[in-house]
This record gives sequence, C-alpha cells and structure tokens, in this order.
Amino acid sequence: MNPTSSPKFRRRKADRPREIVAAALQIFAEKGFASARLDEIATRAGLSKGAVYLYFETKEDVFRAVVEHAIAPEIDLARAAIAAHPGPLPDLLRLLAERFVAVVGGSAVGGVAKMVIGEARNFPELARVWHDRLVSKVIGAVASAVAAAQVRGEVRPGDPRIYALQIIAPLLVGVIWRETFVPVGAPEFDLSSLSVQHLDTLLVGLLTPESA
Amino acid sequence: MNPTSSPKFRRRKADRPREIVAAALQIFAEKGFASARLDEIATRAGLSKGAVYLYFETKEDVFRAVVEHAIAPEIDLARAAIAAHPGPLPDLLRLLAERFVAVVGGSAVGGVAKMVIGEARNFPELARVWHDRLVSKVIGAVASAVAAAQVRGEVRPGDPRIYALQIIAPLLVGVIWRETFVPVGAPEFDLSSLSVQHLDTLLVGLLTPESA
DNA sequence: TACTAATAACTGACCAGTCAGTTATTAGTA
DNA sequence: TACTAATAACTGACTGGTCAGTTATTAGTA
Repeated sequence: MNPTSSPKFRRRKADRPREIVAAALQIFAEKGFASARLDEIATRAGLSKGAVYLYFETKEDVFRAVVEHAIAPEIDLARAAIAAHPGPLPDLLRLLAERFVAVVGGSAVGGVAKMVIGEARNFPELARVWHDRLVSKVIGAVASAVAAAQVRGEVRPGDPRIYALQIIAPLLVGVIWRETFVPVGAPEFDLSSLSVQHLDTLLVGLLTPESA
Repeated sequence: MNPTSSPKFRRRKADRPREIVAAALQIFAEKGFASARLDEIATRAGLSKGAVYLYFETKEDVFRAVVEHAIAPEIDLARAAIAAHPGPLPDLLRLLAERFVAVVGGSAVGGVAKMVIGEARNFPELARVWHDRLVSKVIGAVASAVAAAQVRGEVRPGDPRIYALQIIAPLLVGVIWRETFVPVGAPEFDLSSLSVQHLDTLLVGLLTPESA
C-alpha cells in the first residue's frame, strides 16, 4: 500500500538481543519461566517469535541471558562498594544498604530474584548461577568485612556469615514483600526507612560497647 | 491375575481428599504450580487423575486446598503463642523463634512459602490468602507486641511494623536459602544457630538500656 | 440388582520450536 | 543517480508433543 511510510519491519540486528532480553526481563519477572510465553516476549520486543530464534537457541537460553543481564550491574555494585570501603564497618554497611535500595528499588532485579526463587527447582542451573555469581559473593564479602571488624575489636564475637545474613535479610524480605504481597493489597514497606531503622537497630547489637 | 490379594482399587471416599492434598503439597513444593503435573499428584496419592476430579473442580482448587492445609497449623501456632505470652518481649520472641524453627524446619511449609512467592503474579488470589490469613496476622501480632513493649518502656522508639519485619526476616531468608540454594550446592545455614544469634544481636538494639 | 468409586482412553487447547517464503537493505553495475 | 542482483533479517503458518479436564466403561459394594 504505502511502502515508504511504514515498512513491515526494520533490520536492526545489533539491537535485537538487548531488546529481547529487556522484554523477557519484564515478562519473566511478571510470570516466571514456565508461564512466560515466547510470543508475548517477542511482541513486546517488537518482532516475531521466529526472530527470537535467530538470536537465542531456546527459551531457557533467553532466561539465562536475562539472569546474566540482571546480575552484571549487581556484581559491579557489590565489588566497587566493598573494594573501596575505607572506614569502619558501620560506614560500609550504610553505604551498601543505600546502594541496595537505589539499585533494587529502581530496577526489575527484585522481580528476577523472585523468579529465581520460584523456578529454582525446575531450573537449578539458574539458581546456581545466581548463587555463585551474586549471592555467595555478596554474603562472603560482607562476612569477611565483619570478620575483619571483629579482629579490630569493632564487632562482638559471633559467626560472621550469620551476621552477614542478618544484615541482608530484612532488605531482601522488603523486596520480596513488595513483589509478592503489595500487588494483592498489602501495605508497602518503605525500603529507605526500613534500611535506616534496620541498620540503626542492628549495629547496636553488632558493635562492641567500646567501638559504639 | 490375582483378584483377591490385590484389587485394582479400593473405595475410600472419606480419606481421598486428605491424601490428595498431602501428595499435592509435596509436588507443588517441589515444582511450583505450573510445572506440577496432575498425573503425578494422583499417582503419588495412589489413584488416577480422573479420580482427583471427583474431589476437586480444578487444579487451582487443589492448590487452594494445599495452601489452606499448610496455613491452618501455622495460624494456630502464631495465635496460641502470642495469646499466651505472659512475660517481657524477649521471652515471647525466643518462644516464637523456637516454634518457627521446629515447625518450618520439620515440614513442607518452607516449600509452600517458596511456591507462593514464585506463583504470586500468576495466582494473585493465593498470595492474597497467604497474606491475609497468615503473614499479615503474624506481622501484625508481633508488631503489636512490640508496640506494647514500647509503651512499657521496654523497647526503643521506632516503627513497630518495621521491627516486626526485622525480627522475622532472617529466619525467613534462612528457609528460602535452604529451599533455593542448598540444593545447588550452597552451604546451609543452621536454622537453630541462626535463630539464637539473630535474637541475641537484635535484642540488644531493640531493648532500651534500662530494660536490657 | 442398583449404585457409585475409580479407571483409562480420549479430547481440545496450548505452545515451544521450525521453516518456507517475504521484505528490507546493501553491493554491484552502468 | 537509477536500476538490479544478492543477501540476510524477519514473518507467520505449521508441527509435534504435552497436559488439564472429560467421559465411556469397569469393578467394588450394599
């Protein structure tokens, strides 16, 4: 009819994978792996289902790319913050929490985390990637920061790995809460207030009386 | 072949629903809703798929029954513990944590929780049931116990609802960890040690200097 | 004999993955 | 600059398999 003004499609090989992953991130975060339809992912990415298979072998392949894509910035976040921590433990923890709230609050990472939890049994490999590349690194880094602070006499005795979990858990549950219960009418937890009150409270119990 | 010793089936109308729900609890906890096969549930319950439809309308109906079944004892647990709490807040919290570890550690409730998180978007009604009947009640009860303790001067100022989340979160994350990452090789967190160290630490920050 | 719990074969819908054909784009030619 | 051949990005109809839910039939029970 009118070939000049509205071509049926554009050839944009370079941009497609990124766009497909972005669309898949949304759909997977909404529906989980099994219930996500490739047709819907393709449509949201602005192409046909067949074209998705020009860029990815299988649906699981797309899922993998999404997890990688969601993980990468998180690793940078954790690495940079821990590597550059100069001062005492409370400063590091407040910095980490602040970044966590900013990054997780403003992206679909929470949705991906929920998806990983939900699909862990059916796709253990993805849980493994998520754990090995992200979660264990964060827990390990926080735990060794705590252990170092214990050596300096800043932090009371106790299992550093459990301390790390205690530090992270309320923030994580805040995100899961938002993804799971807020959509069905539960009142939200403000991540920022949660983060502040959590650290204020926990640090009192964490630090030795001398250093506090 | 041998009709007397092994009849092809028995008629046991009264027991079937309970057995189906028990089998479904396991399968759903393992696979989540979408990936669970009704055939597998039926087989594990010791009957055929068609027979399941004599007792339940749809697969979602079975899911509903499972959630109800998993919730009921938890509600009793929370209600009884809170209602009967006599002494100061630390005693109540230690009691609750102990029960939590015992009940969640020894049952498939953790699996159901994970399932609810994973399937929340696709079956919001079930997330609503889980929230309204269980989670909000527990959070609310803990929050009002904290608020009462604040009035008594036992607990420092701060949002009681956030305090409640802080109290529960590490235990919850411990369970999610076990369900999600331990199967792919992550080291376990001992729920019991976690619970003890968590309360020991948190209570220092929670209680006023006078009451501690 | 009448009744019904239970089975097992069946249906219909759905969907991941395929592929033959279509169309946008680029390279080559004059 | 205009035309054309060659290429490859893309489409959409199709297939093969899976599975929730149905039903014709069988077998246990009263």
